[in-house]
Amino acid sequence: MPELPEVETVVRGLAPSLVGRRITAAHVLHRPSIAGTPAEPACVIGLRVERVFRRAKFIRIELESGMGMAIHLRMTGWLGILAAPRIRAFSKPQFQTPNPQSAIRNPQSHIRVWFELDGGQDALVFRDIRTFGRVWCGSTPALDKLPAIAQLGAEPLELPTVEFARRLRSRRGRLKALLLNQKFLAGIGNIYADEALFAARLHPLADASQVSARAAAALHRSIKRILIAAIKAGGSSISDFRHPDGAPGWFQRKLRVYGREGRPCVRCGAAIKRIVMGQRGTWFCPRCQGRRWAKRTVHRQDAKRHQGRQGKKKGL
DNA sequence: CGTTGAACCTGTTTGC
DNA sequence: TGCAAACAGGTTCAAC
Repeated sequence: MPELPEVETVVRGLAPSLVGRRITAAHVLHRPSIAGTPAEPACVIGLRVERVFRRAKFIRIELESGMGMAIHLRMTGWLGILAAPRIRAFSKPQFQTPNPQSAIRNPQSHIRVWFELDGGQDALVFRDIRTFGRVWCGSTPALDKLPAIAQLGAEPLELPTVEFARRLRSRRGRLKALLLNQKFLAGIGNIYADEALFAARLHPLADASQVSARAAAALHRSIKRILIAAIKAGGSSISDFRHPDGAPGWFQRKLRVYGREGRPCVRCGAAIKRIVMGQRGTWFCPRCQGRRWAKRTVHRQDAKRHQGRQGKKKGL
């Protein structure tokens, strides 16, 4: 669910009410949600929160004594502060059974991990319907060494445009696949990849090595402009993304291609097309996002099929 | 390196 | 109406 702007929104919403608070207890209601954690969540008990920040799509919480947490929301994760009595009530087994009617409206359901805060009146709560999300606890160096964090690429809002263009053009493969690759660039997901490519008028299947330096620079500027605008709007709430206080984001109203299959392109009026790329829905305008690149892709696929046939013959 | 498909899950929407 | 398939903001792994 959340990409860079949504995670940034969560961090900004959470930081003011979390920094300075002390964690007094840790509760794991669903063990898979802490799979791969360097240390048991109990290791953060008694420690005060010093800093909350974002790295790519990870929420990082730094505590005293060099300890901390990393949280990834994946598709349906939610992180926020809730009143403790309600959490205790809803943490009972009967409330953990998914309830189709209230799953999204009822923020108390699907609680996987939660941390009591000093004063006993409220708690930091990790809720996650699909259970893809994760909470890691441990020392800051141990968290930094988690492969998914250690291997992250540059932050799109910090990387110089010239450097982005250089890196992009040194790669082979489809533009959209590269934008989604967290080792190449960290924080972009399915929505903003499509939106940035649309803004830069580049085809999602275009080969990165074939893009001009000028077009690559334009793509980076589109990425930055869209991410900044989305952060300002509090992220996109397509179905279940919510701020820590429960409020929705508003950027979904500004999306220009994502999810608009069959509807007219806001630039040229052609019908927006949907294809599936790497198991992800991909939307683009077949007219103004480079017909050239579509042709090139067709040629490449033909060549591949041809090679495959030849390979088979050789094999026999 | 790069691509593909399956897997990890629960819930909602779509289509026959 | 009912039920099955498709789809959903993400990542990881194996295989080619």
